[in-house]
Amino acid sequence: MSPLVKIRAERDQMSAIERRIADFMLDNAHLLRDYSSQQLADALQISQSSVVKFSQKLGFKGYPDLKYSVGEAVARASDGQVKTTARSPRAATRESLAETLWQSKSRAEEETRLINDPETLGEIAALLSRAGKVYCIGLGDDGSAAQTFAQRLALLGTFTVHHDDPVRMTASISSAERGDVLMVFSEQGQQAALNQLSRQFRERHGKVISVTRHTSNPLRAHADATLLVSAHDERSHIQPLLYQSALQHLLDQVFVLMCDGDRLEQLNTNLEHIQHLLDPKL
Amino acid sequence: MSPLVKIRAERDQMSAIERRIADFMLDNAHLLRDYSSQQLADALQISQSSVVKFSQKLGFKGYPDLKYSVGEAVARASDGQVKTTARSPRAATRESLAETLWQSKSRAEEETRLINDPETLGEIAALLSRAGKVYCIGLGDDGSAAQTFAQRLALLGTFTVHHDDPVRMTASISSAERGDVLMVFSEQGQQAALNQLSRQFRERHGKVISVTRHTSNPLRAHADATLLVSAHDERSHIQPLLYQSALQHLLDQVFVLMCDGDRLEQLNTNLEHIQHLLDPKL
DNA sequence: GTCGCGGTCAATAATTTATTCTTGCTTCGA
DNA sequence: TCGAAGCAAGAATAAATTATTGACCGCGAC
Repeated sequence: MSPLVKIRAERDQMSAIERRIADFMLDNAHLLRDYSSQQLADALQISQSSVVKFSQKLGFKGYPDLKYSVGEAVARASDGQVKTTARSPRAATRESLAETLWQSKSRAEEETRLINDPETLGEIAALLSRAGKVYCIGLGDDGSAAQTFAQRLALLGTFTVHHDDPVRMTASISSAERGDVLMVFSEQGQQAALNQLSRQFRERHGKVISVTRHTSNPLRAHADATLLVSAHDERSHIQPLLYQSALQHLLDQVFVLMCDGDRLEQLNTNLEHIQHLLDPKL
Repeated sequence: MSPLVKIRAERDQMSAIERRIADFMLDNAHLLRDYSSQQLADALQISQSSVVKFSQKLGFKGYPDLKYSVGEAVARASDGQVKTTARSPRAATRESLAETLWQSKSRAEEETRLINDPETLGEIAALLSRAGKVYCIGLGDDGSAAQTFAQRLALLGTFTVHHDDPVRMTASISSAERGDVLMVFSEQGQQAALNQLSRQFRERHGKVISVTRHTSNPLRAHADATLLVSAHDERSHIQPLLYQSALQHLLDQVFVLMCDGDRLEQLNTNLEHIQHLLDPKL
């Protein structure tokens, strides 16, 4: 039970001095942190032993124990306040750049999470898991995400090819066969070259996974499975950051879904090998 | 600020004994109430003074002060838990993956934010802003982050060179001069090749910015400015995701700090040009 | 090597807390 | 009215906890 409630409850049947202590604690609960039993006694012009006895009477092991409890209670009580204050409009002014940026990102990530059915994510993870070869392509910023994801897949033991360049990818794709998967990263999904690539890939009986914005676009329309990203900000320099974060979070989810028994083991083996490569002793 | 977050953030650059204390507190935060500094020391088979020094190093007045803070944090945290758990007990199971992953990332990002002084970020942004040429290098996963960041800088009108390869970078660096900046991305900061590169760069009177984990490492030690990342998870397949997110968030902060008047205009011009390139009509 | 530095610990000083003991006051009943 | 019992409070003191000091060790730089 909260010590403050307890103090209030017992206040009535306390002696005069005890009541002084009780009142002080109720009034200054948030300041108690900086009071030792002696300082508190001095402040109230009473003896230190009275403070200790007061604590013990209330059922605490001693003064520090009571103090600790009050600290908890104050924290719990002010917790709600902090949250509501943070939401209030004027708080935005004080909040740092990092904080608002972070919130924008979080919003984008949450939106993205909402528009991708968890089951679809599971299916895509399964599709990738049993794929023969996986091809990843993306241009510009999409390319970085594609590359990183390709690398992750490779660590899991999936044979993966990554390209930034549709021309080179065309060549790679010529060896595609049934059971292979092409992941196409394209924010707008409007890239003619990528769409053509997808068509070719499907002709070779491969499955195409599109990763685009949550708009209707040709790439998405013709894909066998789709991952969708939502990220908005009126400031042109912020929006790409949000897109990247949301995309990354989405891909991370798929990646984690793929990390089961065997593949996880493979991953760890690979990480060990990499560790060796990077070892400063070399 | 929550002492637990702080402990987590600093954990990297702690000594072995300090880390034992940190881990114990993180694992048993809710039991700390019943531990005096001596008991805690006994439990960990270390000296009591180490516990006190640990508390003071973290910025608390002493052990009781730290303990009090942890009490508050635990109270706040368990209060929140009660609320969320009460709201949707079964939803936690369904969405757990995405949700917990997201929480882990958030924690890493917060830790990272804590260990980078905002002023330092501002200085780094200024340094990059007035740099003549900026060179970015990183290997493996660090490479992707380096590449993305380089691309962002280029959009802001800063002349930027990016490489994945120390050999190629060596060649590029030969044209470096006073006022140029080298950003070295290296999670562990132990890459001999990158350290050598930094040395060469400094010899040519350029400034070196390191981007590493919050450990003490040779790269960081010799840099003119440092960006630090904190990200931890015992699961080997999760940790890289956290590292990437935290790193990304940190870089995004620097990027946003750089987006002022002229540069922002340049960015928008560039984005328009890119839009043209990507236009489906072409 | 050895110099300095950072980290740890044992010893100890300082502070804080808990207990004891005394005093003074009140109450109650002879 | 006078103890005797009961209780609250404070002073003194004991106990505990915490903070500091100084010595020692291991390690990296020079």
